[in-house]
Amino acid sequence: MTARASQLFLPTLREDPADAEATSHKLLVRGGYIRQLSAGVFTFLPLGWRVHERVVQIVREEMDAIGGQEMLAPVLTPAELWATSGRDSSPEIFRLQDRTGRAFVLPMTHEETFTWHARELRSYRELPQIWYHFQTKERDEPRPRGGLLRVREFIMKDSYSFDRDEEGLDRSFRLHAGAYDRIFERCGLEVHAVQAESGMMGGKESVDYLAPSGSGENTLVTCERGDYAADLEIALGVPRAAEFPQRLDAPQEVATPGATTIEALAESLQLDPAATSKAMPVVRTDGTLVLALVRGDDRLSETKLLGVLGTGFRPATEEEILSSFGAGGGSLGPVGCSPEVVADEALREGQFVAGANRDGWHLRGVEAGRDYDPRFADIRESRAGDACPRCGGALRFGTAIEVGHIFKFGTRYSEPLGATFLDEDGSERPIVGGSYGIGPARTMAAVIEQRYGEAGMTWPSALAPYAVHVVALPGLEGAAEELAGALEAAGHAVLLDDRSLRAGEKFADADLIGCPARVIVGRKTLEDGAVDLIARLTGTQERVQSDRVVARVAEVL
RNA sequence: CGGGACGUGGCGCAGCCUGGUAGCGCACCUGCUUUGGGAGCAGGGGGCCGCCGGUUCGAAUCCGGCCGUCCCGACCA
Repeated sequence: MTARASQLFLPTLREDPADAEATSHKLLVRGGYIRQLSAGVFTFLPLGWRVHERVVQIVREEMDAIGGQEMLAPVLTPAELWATSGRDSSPEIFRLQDRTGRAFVLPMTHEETFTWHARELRSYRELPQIWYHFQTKERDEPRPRGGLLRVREFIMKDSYSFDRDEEGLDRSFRLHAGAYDRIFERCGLEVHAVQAESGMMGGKESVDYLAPSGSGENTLVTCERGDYAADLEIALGVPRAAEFPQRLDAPQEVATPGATTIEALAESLQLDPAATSKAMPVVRTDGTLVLALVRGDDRLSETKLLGVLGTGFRPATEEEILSSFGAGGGSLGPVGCSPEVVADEALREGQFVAGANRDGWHLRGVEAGRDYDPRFADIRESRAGDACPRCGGALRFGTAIEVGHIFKFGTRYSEPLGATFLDEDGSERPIVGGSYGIGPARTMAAVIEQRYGEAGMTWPSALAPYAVHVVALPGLEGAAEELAGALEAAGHAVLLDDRSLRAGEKFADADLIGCPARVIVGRKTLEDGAVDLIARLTGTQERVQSDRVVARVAEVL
């Protein structure tokens, strides 16, 4: 098909919108792909919707290829369904009532709904099933940001697998993992599949698909040699070795007046900060105090500590610290303290300087096992300078955006909702499920984040709104139209810029919009029976005889 | 929810400090010229200055409240 720019709603902007920060946000707005209606709520304009639907179609094809069955579940969802699963307390869900006061939610995922339908699966003979849909999701984000990167309303492909047992679930899970690899590959997007938290609602295995990008919410940790990738929240870096001073047979008090920070402490004792320890007192939801201990140069990972403690926690208050330790926040240590001590693995070997639980004093030569008896766990946040846990290579850190997430929820939803089936032996069992999400809009934003040029986007052919952008220079609309027709006949989606604008404006718009092939029909070359062809992906420009354009375009796409 | 900033024609901004009824660039409309990288000249249209209240003879400007938007943080199936 051919779209005429003169009739298309394609409002391009010369300048960056004032409220955009992320590159993808700026370019999508400037290029006339999207417009914001409210914080985190966007309209897809004709170009943006075309790209979105191209991502959708790729996802659809790959889902169908693993046996997925497309359907459509509603947005409006009775709140009691969510009450049954216990998720109705989530602060993120939008709630509303109908005129009679009946409560509904606008959900951000559809585990409940699909599992509810899965109750119609009665026999093991009907399993496994993979169901999916593309549906609008609502999420009362406390803070939308970055254009399409984090929004309050978005379309998501979510699929749900239903199996008779863990083995089957594992098969469905791996089918999805394969499909996701192919989807992102086809979209030209670099992603890393990393182990993830499955969250409070989750089950066991959980994999995030993180796409490196200039803006994002996640920090992706990768090994320079490519054998390790993880989300920072759970990344296992190997910290550098500390330089320890002379070994001591017993802890020794040392006056450290005013040294309440690691920097000040290391400075005043002329020590490697890595040879000190840092104590963070926290209070669990049940009220018990725990002392989390990490190496002086490390940061405590709250996510990891949460996993270790198994309950929520908050930092202890000044008063709680004083009454339990008899000293202020900067002088705490594990020796002789009453709360349980959870120490990071990095503190297992060696002698560290620790707070003496006495303001203005520290202890030298504190040794785990000898001077205090901690519970060891990995609770440090990985950081620059760490080595890869697999091969020892250097770790790299970069921002990334989560474009997909797959996880096994097991019987988390089938049990409360009563989705059971009769197995071969006649026993009634809960269906074993998995949940698999992918955000097409995030995917398109991530693609832009990964590949843009000075003047605009550079779409891969698989996602471009149009394959060929035919620029008609003034007076040559007829010739351009003819060429557009030929390209269309060859099966290409064509954008014909037939507007009566100056060449420079058309070129600038074409740069912005970023179609993979551009053909310029102008007097200069047409006299020689030729046009100029620019292949956006390679940036090359060539002069092509008119009768060979169609063939040549096919080659550069 | 904490911290910071902003809100003035469609877009990007100035004016606010030091009150006197609004301006610039781009875009838009008409005409002429121009036409391979965001043209020139001439003429023209368009703004409850986010909203409400207060101070004042007089408020875009000062004060208070609210709303909206963005950034950092908290939060995040």
